[in-house]
Order: sequence, then structure tokens, then C-alpha cells
Amino acid sequence: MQKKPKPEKKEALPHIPLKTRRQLHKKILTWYARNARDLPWRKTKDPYAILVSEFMLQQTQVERVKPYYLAWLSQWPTITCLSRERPANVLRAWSGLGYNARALRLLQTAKRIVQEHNNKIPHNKEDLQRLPGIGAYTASAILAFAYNKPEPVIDTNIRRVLIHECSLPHTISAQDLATVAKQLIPKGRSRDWHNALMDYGATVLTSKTTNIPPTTKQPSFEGSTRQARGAIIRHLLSKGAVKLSREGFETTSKELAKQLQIAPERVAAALESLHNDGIIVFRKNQITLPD
DNA sequence: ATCCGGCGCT
DNA sequence: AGCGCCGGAT
Repeated sequence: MQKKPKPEKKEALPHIPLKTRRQLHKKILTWYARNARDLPWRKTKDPYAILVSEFMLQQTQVERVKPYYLAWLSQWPTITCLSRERPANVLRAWSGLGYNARALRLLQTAKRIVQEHNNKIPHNKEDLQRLPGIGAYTASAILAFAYNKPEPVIDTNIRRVLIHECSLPHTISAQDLATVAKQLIPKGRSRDWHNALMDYGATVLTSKTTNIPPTTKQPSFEGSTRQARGAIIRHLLSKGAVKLSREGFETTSKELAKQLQIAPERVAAALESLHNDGIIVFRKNQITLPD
């Protein structure tokens, strides 16, 4: 009948013994020493370069990001340089990566860092998460990969590896998993550790080799708004602008639809959503990419 | 035809 | 809490 100093209601949090942690470190880091992928953003510790890579990697496979990442850094080697660029050119460099709104968020974040943080990418999660396009995941990734901070980075690959290797319940909450993940980071090796976990998850413990919960289904691309959005952006990148008909928005949609070979109502919907995302602007006489 | 995934908005 | 956003691989 000892009285506990702290009555913990839910102490189901798995604690990983030191020995188990060390075994896992050895297993993963030894594997990584022989099998690490050679990725361009791993050759640098420049926080800006890491920031760029993280924005791109949010949504795209590693192999497709590689050439975009290299071209981007060669076009805008510093955050100051990027911060002065026009949105249309940023969208052009992004074109083909997908999720165009994020190219603009990256530009906005660059401007904010130059204006408010003296050109320095923040070192703490709170400041990072206040920047557009940076959520919990990307903030953690920047802290770990740019600054080697002991901040748990948990994408779906790493989540799968941790659940598998530590025999955690598939239903574990994000918060509990983060608590476990933090204990597991080897001292002073956050960067290597997370790179290793990602590679291990991407090449060994793939979703196929493990039994992981069902995935959500993607609506078909054919006939979707995003298909129309993509066509409109490419059109604007090549033509510069679309003339706004005096007869109104509907007529404009119709004319554009004819050129793009897409149903007018879908073009109209796409224009509205692009406008909503700030990717296009309506001027007096024309539709253009933003300044 | 289906899969991949972090962020922001509602 | 759930949805929409991207384009290329398979």
C-alpha cells in the first residue's frame, strides 16, 4: 500500500529498456553503414538546403525529387536569393513535382525567414511551425536533419519500422509513438538515426513486407479537379496569362476549356480552387500567376 | 486502375 | 476529424 507520488492513470506507455535500445541502434546503424542511400540533401548541413528538400519530399518520391532539388539550389543557392524571386518563376521550377501551393508556401517561408529571423532557419519547433507549409513533421525533420537535434521524426516509413521492431500496437497514437521514438534516438546521432530508419523502412521493412493497416483510396485522376488544375498551371506557365472575357467568368471558363479540351464546369471549378489557393490571381483583364 | 503522403482548411 | 491537393510508378 505505497502511496504513489504521482497517480498515473494511463501508464500503458511502452518503456524500452536500455539493452533493447542498444540492440536496435546496433542493428539499424550497422545496416545503414553498409546500405545508406546516396541522396544529395545528405551531403549538406545547410539548413536552407534541408528546408528545400523537406518541402519537396513532403509529397514526392525520392527519385523524382533529386533533379528538382539540385536545379533549385543551383537557381537559388541561398534563402535570400529565393526570397526575392517572383512566384511565377518559383512555380515554374516546381512544375512537375505536384502540390503547387507548396512552392508558394516555400517562397513565403523564405520571405518570412529573411524578414523575421535574420535569414536563419529557426532552431525550435514552435517558430518553425508558425511558417507556412511547415507542420509538425517538417519542423521535426528540419531540427533533426539540419541541426541534429534529438527530435523524433515520424513519417509513415519510420512509423512502420518502430512498430515492427518494438512490437508496438498498430493502433498506437501519434503522441505515444513520439514518446517512444524520442527515447530511441541515440545520443548525438539524431541525423544518422533518422536517415537510417527511413532507409530501412523504404528498402527493407516496406509496407509489403509488414502487415500494416489499410490505406485510404485516392479518387480517380481522370476527370478530377486536380487534373484540370495541372492543365491550367501548365497553360499559364507557357502563355503567361489568360484573357478574361468581358462577358464574364463563365465565358472565360468556356474559352479556356475549349483550348484545354476539358469540360467548362471543371475548368471553372479548377479556376476557383486555384484562386482560393492563391496560385492564380484575377486582374482587370486577365488571369495570371501571382506576383 | 491504384498507390504514395504532410499540410491547411473547414 | 476529414477532406483536397499532385504526377509519376506500378
